[in-house]
Amino acid sequence: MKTYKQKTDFLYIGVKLLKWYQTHKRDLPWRKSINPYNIWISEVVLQQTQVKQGMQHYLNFVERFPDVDTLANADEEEVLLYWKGLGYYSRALNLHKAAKQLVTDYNSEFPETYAELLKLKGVGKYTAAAIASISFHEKVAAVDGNFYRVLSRLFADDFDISNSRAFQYFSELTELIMPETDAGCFNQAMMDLGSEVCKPKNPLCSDCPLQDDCRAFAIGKINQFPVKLKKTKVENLALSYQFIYHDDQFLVKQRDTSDIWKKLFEYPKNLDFNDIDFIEEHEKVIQHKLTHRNLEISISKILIPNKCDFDKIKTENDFLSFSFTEAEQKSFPKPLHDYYIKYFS
DNA sequence: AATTCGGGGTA
DNA sequence: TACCCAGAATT
Repeated sequence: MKTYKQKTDFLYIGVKLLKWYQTHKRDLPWRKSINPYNIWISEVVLQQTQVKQGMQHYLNFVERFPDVDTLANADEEEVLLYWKGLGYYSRALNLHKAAKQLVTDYNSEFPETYAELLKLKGVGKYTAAAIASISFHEKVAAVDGNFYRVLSRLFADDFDISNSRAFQYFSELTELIMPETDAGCFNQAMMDLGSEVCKPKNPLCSDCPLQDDCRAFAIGKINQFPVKLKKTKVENLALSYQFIYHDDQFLVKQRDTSDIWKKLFEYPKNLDFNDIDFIEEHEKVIQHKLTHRNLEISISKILIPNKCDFDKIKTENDFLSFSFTEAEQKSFPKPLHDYYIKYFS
């Protein structure tokens, strides 16, 4: 680590940040209480996800699953349904597993310490710290991407944030400014500052409560921090699907837990028809960009005129079949993830 | 210690 | 386009 002065020399910065937070904190639904369940769900929704994107999913999720027991007792497929379109689907699977853990091992009550919260599936160092500090007032820093950015600018520190030791490094830097009390507010203040003021591009330094303390601002090199050396790599992937339908039904298949879209549903691939009568109507090609992949998805649209043949396909291949609504049928094809899970009354 | 998990927003 | 986001599990 670079050489810094004594810890006490920087503590006033954290105090100043807390003061700023009192009047500038965002009005967010999960800040209306410190109920650990709601804090937990919000923190998981917001992993690698911006507030604007995760907001509606959070609201829908806690409305349908308002507490640990409701979530634990729900079907996995329905939990996934409420996560549809949000990405990083292991988050939903782990939420469900952790809810079951809480019911079985903790009598449906949240453990109240950082160390114990870490044992829950899908709860890592950041999320455990967020819950412990916000809901249980434990003094532990919830170090995330906002901390990396704010601290690297504040101290004009060029430590590579893509380095696997970055978490440890910026955790130690946090100690320099973190007040003894109000850890939950401090953590959320760092998030709000990073999100609303100390933004990745074009930070609003004129609105920043820490402008006078910011080393990067002082030397006019705000845009050089944080330093990130590793670049994102993208690969191309081709998927070939068959949209096989009859009347108001079509075939989908559940993916496994490997690779992308864990346990979500997709059209069948490479299905062998043998003696079954069918009509191939047309083929549609969709370009779909993911963070780490560029997908080219080709979909053959196939009508099975004979209901018996359709049932035969289902049976022989053990596919799940869902009905779809007329509106969804008319809008075909849409982006693929819209078709994964179907529920109809 | 490095890679792999999504999808929306931003410049 | 490339990069970012209230990261965690897996390899």
